[in-house]
Amino acid sequence: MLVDFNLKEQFKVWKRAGKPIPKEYFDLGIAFWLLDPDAGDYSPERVAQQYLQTPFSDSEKTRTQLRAYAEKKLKEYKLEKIFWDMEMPLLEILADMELAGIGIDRGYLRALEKELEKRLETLTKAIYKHAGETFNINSPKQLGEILFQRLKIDTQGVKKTKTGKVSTDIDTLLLIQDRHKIIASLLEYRELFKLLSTYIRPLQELADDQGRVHTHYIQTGTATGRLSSQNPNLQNIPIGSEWATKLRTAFVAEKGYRIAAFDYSQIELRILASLTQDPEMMKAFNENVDIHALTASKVFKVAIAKVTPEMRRLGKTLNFGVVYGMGAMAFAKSSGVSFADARKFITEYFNDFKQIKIWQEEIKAQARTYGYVTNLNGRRRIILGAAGMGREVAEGERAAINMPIQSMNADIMKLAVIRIAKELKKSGWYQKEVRLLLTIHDELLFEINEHIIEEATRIITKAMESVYALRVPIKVTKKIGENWGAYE
DNA sequence: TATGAGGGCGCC
DNA sequence: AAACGGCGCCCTCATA
Repeated sequence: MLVDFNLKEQFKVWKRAGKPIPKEYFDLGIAFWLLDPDAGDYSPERVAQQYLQTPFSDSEKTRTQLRAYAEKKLKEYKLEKIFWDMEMPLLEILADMELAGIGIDRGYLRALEKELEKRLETLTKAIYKHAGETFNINSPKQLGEILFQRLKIDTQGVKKTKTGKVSTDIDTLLLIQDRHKIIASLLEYRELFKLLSTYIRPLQELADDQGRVHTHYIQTGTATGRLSSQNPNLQNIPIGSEWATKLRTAFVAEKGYRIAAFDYSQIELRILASLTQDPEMMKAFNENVDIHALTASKVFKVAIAKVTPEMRRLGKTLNFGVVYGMGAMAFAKSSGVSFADARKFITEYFNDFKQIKIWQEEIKAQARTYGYVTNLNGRRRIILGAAGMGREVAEGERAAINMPIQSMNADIMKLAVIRIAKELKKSGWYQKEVRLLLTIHDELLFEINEHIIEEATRIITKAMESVYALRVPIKVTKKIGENWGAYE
């Protein structure tokens, strides 16, 4: 059997050369990642040093030793199924996705770049004028001096960075927005500069000569089982703002194809409902009730029909906050209510969804007792600090609460990808008429030949919704368009 | 010239 | 004072 590190890169080379991929293979980095997904570094050097207590030598013998050790541990930790049925099949699919890449319209991006540069120049001049001098707007240090010393903007309520300087982050700028005219220009400058430097310019650089960009998925990149994406990271492309939509418009389907996005709807909350078996939350999903409105109606004690958009917004923040183990401070900050009110809402929330609180306590106890937590499929994460005291305990507890949810999400997505690839291979469409391009945690992005789009859509939706049985239904929404920015 | 910390910010 | 889980990447600036 083929045993090595970085098989995905190897497979890409072979696939490009038309060489077949072996039936069975064992990726060492992924195996050691499953054993301790927090370690961060799964290089042959680190792994050999830690597990064999010897520097890595690229030999059959070393690889066999590492495999023997990893297999023993995978078995001991009951991670074999995840390794063989999820991670190994996924590896080859990721290679296919990376090879496919996603098309970008380089001419359009270039035009967008020019437009942004022009606007940024105007903003820069306006900022200098307000400041009365030129300075490096991108330097938080210099910007802080301009705002709070030279312009003497009131620092009432402005937070400090960890090195004790006044912050100039977006929250601060919004807070002091009414205190000086310069702030409006700064806010716009920040958004545009980010877009230009992080996305618009690098994407053009990274496109191949066909105008396609090929991200690299890191299968060992997270502690929860998610994938990460780099060079470029296509999992954090802006969404929502006007400029973000313009940027997404640059991601285009090939002629005769469409971009199709499939989204798991509120998957993490469905997982939460399923794991906790909270009767109220399960009922909501089983009856297709708007979950954020339901939460609002409970904590505000009004009928669902009487829930205002503002109340629903708070309900949504609460629901997501629970998934992350949020405290009153964070809730107050992100929702805008007072600290006292935040505490009341959270108390009320756990009163309404009693099982959620119980479940959270169970998970925390697990982390304390064993030093790790697992999800339903056996994926594990070591939680340090949960047995100690102080800030680190709280951090460990939050990570512990989030892990079973986020990792289950990751598992469902991985299983869906594997199922979809299998289904598509039956018709011969796999990575031809139907190309899986991106996975973005709860979303899959495809490029699909318009002639078969309806049939393909049915196959994909069905696979995603049925690949894993939760105690509540899993729902998928789809969006189709000729690019990633505008849907039909 | 390279590196890494710090500040900041994009996404789910 | 006070960060809510998981990521990757940009620029600045001090240091090597």
